[in-house]
Amino acid sequence: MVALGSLERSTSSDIVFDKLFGQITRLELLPGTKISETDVAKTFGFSRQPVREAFSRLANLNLLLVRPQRATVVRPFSRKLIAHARFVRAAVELEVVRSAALDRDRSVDAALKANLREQAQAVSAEDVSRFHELDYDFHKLLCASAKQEFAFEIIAENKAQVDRLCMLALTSKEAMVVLYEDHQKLLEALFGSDAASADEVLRVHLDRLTPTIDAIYTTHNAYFDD
Amino acid sequence: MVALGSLERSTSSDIVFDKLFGQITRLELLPGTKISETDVAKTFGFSRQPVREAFSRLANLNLLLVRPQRATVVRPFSRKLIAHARFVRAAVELEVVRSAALDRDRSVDAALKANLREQAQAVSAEDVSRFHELDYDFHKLLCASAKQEFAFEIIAENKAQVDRLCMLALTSKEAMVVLYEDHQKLLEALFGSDAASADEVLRVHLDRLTPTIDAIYTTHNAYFDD
DNA sequence: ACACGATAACTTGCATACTAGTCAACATAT
DNA sequence: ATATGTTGACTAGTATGCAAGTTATCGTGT
Repeated sequence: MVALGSLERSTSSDIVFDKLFGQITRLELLPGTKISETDVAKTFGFSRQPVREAFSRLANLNLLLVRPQRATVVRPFSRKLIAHARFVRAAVELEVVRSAALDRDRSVDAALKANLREQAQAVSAEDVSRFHELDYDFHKLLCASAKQEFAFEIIAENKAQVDRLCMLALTSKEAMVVLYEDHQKLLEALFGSDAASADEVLRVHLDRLTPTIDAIYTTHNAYFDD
Repeated sequence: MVALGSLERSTSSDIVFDKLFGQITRLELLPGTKISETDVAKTFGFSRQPVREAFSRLANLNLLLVRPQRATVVRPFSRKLIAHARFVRAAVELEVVRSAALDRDRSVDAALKANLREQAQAVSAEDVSRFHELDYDFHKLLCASAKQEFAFEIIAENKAQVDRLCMLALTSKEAMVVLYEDHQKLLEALFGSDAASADEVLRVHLDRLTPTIDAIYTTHNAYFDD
């Protein structure tokens, strides 16, 4: 699960972007942390210009907040922005699964099934990080199945906003089981060409984050804007 | 219908962005047109840096294509990119209208009705540009009705890609009538809290562009990449 | 006349320097 | 001691110059 795009040609700006993107989404850089173009440029050994461009891109993803003549900070969580990101992510992925249910690329079926089996193993082994990896791939495979691979870029962009928040939540085995079962039901609906059912299952699946987010809002209120 | 965002604080970069965005989407700059940072900087009287930033933002919207060490061109149309943009736009707006059908902000009802009435007048008067304005506002009001104003930003981003292409198509009175009737049906579904019907009407509505786009692909093939 | 090679004129990416604006600390006055 | 004004250390936005690479033009040789 590497940064968005994983560009082929690597400019200085790309290097800075990838590094910071990772640090922010993995929460190694906490929300509210001040971060200056000059400092980052020094640590990378680049000039300010490529760093600036990377900042600009990260700001577009709502991961940085550039305040002219003041400072740039790792963007604090915002319930509003999180809601927006979840809305878009859900909208796109719902259309993906509906589309896949109606006309999917069957050559992806095997990969989906294999992924699901591995999920079961990860759940048994209580291997949370492996489960997260598989979850990431699973949703990516859904896009492939719908023949809309590009859609995962949109999903990933919006996931990033939520993922870094969920780094603060522990994933219990029970939670993993629930998510796994959702995935299972989703595949059943997909393979059964049942768009309505796939829609409903995915809605429930994506809504499961709500209580987690609410909980983090109270336990880590200092990281929030609103 | 001003450029995306209509930022409050106007930097040099913003000025360049807004200007170029308008020229590209209005097709005053044709797909494939070469455009260099230096030239643009000269005409605006700015340095290359703010222009460069504007280019970067336009490239993110797939309106420019920056080819390092070669040149930057107004991005040619691409059926693939157009399909992607339409997919995302449809996904988001479908979720918007479903959401509005289930729980809308009734204080927007009046504006929607008023807009629809004005559309009828524009159709009668065969005032195409006025109709396009109203159409833009109508879809924006839909987002407001769903209490998801932000969603229109996503829609507008993806519309831009398609809109500039549709500048090449004439809108006949008959076509306007059809679009108007779609809008009418959509509002009926919305006010009747009929999400399924709203979904279906919007799907048909957004699909009406397909033959237009196909036609332009043949008549203006030189502007296309693929 | 035509093919081919060198060169000059472009392009964007990066580095450095300067400007305008904000904020915090400190000194001064009450 | 507290309030206030000034100064200095920061910030991002902008300007300019250089480096690396591509393209097109022009000249040369056949």
